[in-house]
Amino acid sequence: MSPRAGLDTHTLVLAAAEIADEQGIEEVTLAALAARLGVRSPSLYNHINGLQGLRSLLAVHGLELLNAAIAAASGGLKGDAAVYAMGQAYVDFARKHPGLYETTLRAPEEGNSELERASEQVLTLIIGLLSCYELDAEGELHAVRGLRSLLHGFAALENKGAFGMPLDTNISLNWLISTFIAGIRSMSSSTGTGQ
Amino acid sequence: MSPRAGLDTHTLVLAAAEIADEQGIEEVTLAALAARLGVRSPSLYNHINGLQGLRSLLAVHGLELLNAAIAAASGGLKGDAAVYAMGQAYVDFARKHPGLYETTLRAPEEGNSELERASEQVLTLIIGLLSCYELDAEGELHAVRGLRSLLHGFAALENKGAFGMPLDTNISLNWLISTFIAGIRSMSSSTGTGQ
DNA sequence: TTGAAAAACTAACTATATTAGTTTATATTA
DNA sequence: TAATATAAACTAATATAGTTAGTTTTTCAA
Repeated sequence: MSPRAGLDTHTLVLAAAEIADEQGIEEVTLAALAARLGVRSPSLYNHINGLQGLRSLLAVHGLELLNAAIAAASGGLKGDAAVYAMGQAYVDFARKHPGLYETTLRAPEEGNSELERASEQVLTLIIGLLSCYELDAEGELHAVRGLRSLLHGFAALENKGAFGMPLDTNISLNWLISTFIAGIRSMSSSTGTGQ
Repeated sequence: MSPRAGLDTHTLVLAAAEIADEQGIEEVTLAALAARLGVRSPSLYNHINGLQGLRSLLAVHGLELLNAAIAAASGGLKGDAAVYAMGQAYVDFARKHPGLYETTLRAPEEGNSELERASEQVLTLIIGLLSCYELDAEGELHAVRGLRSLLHGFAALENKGAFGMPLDTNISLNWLISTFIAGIRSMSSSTGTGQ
């Protein structure tokens, strides 16, 4: 009946991520997680710090997977091609992991160093991709905020089903990224070296 | 003790919106709402269809306020100026009503005609603002999706505190909108008539 | 004035998170 | 190997939320 289920924190996080992606973030409860793992819910407290703790771990896990996905997609590429690949990978990640992606932006970041580190990892990667457009420091900050906004907004709206069906959303995403890049080029006096 | 509290659906929605904005969307519970209104929670069922029903009503109410805000801000303006004003008003609304704004994208839209109508209202307004750029039908759809993505992403990230402090976010928002407009101009072969 | 409808209530049930305290399996150490 | 300590599971119990059923009470209309 209870000969040690052999759980650990990582197993819990993986199982919770599955629930989040399969059934939605609302269904990630300790009761559901315990049931899936064949254990009583108080037992989970041996590995996580309650539901809030689990959510924090989910956010970090999601950010790490997201970072890995966009790093793999854009690695080796430069200029516009790298930005397109990153953007596509970002949105694809949100499509494949709708629940996990959502957790990424749900947790408050008060003094959670793991979460901050994982967040910064993604941020740093995006900054790197924008360096080829030779923006000044301020322009670079605007551009990072802008690119993140655009990708997150697109991913979130698509996941909520806020876009109708008719037209392929991949085309819309590429259109949006091109428009953004074209905007950067036409706004900055710099000639840019992208591509 | 209980001589008719004189509640109605609208009162409930307003009170729930206040909780959402003051304490966050997680704190919008029937228990908290009932306590604020000086009533027992089962009494709320005389006016709303449970928590899910309340959330739907909140979403509609949020969309209507949002629509009113962006309509007021962009009314009478044309071209780029109208787009800037609408974008600013959109993000300002999310700043003033963080909880209520969040509810607008939380409810599932399955056959809720009120919600669909309110959503469409916002959509129609945005489409109208983009007409001056003389895009073809497909381009217009991409542009609407793009502008919504960018505004929602910006509002959501800012509300989550995902942007650091250093640089004023209003400047970033204007930068993003200009970049988007410049991108549309430079991408389309059309000359555009915006401003 | 009487009766119907609506709005509040109490009571009860389910589900969840969480804490406290207990048992038991595993690992460490004498 | 045997004893013991640690960690992982458990049961039991509490608090809070949502919800339903059924009851009382107010209000409005006939």
